[in-house]
Amino acid sequence: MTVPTEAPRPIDDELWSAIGDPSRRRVLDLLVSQGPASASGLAGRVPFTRQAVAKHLAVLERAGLISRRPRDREVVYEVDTGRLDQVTRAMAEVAAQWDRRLAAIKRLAEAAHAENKKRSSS
Amino acid sequence: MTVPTEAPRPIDDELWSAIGDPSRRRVLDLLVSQGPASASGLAGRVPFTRQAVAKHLAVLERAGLISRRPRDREVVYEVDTGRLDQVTRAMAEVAAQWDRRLAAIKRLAEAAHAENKKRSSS
DNA sequence: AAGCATCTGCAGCCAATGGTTGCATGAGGG
DNA sequence: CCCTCATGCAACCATTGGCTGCAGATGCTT
Repeated sequence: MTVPTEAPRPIDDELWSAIGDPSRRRVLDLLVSQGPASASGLAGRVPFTRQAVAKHLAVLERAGLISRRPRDREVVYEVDTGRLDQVTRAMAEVAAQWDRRLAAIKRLAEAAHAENKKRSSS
Repeated sequence: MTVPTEAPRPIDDELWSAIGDPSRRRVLDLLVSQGPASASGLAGRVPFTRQAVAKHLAVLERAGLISRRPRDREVVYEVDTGRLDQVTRAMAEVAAQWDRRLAAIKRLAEAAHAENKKRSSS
């Protein structure tokens, strides 16, 4: 058997820019909080046109964050929960990494500061 | 006295797009991991020109993520650790929120599934 | 069956922006 | 005094996020 949970690969650029755009994040938020919906349905809850929504949905789909499914004459989009979960983990990982590096730099800075004080008082 | 740590305000669009762009994130990563540097210094470690780097630095500065400081004849940029820390918290918060909503949806889906099985077997 | 309503998809246009090159300027080091 | 080198500004191009408009498909109503 393979690993039970996908390895938290480093989030790639496509993913980042997918969730980096404010409008796209808004659309994604709607899908996450309100469940599956069509492009037109989403367009009604968002301050821009259906076509813009459709483009965003295409980007989100290419990034693997959502999937499309024909239903009646509509096309219903739905969040890929596994993929989004993977993204949230990756985001947390990036945040943690920045945190560690910042902490390391802060320690260095404080050490240098202390050293300067010692030298100037000698 | 006010709250000791800044309230983790929802991350605004300027911040998101600042860290959403791959090149900008790369520049920011360099500043975080290698410490303060000038535009030219950064340009040497990145696959695009100094002018592009300068534009990214301007965006990062407008977003409050870095600050500029003249040093010799260079201009040195440095990460604002407090601000970046704030961003990492906000990112974690967004991730957690998605997580919660996904969990809620998953529970609903499983409940519906169980309900269907019960109905079809009755 | 005819027609209407509505949802999708495609094409073309505009503005913002991430990238480039080129040039002018200013500050230190021979 | 000149040369180097880092900065900043401007012009230009490609991509992309927004729009409008139109054509095609499909379901509902008369």
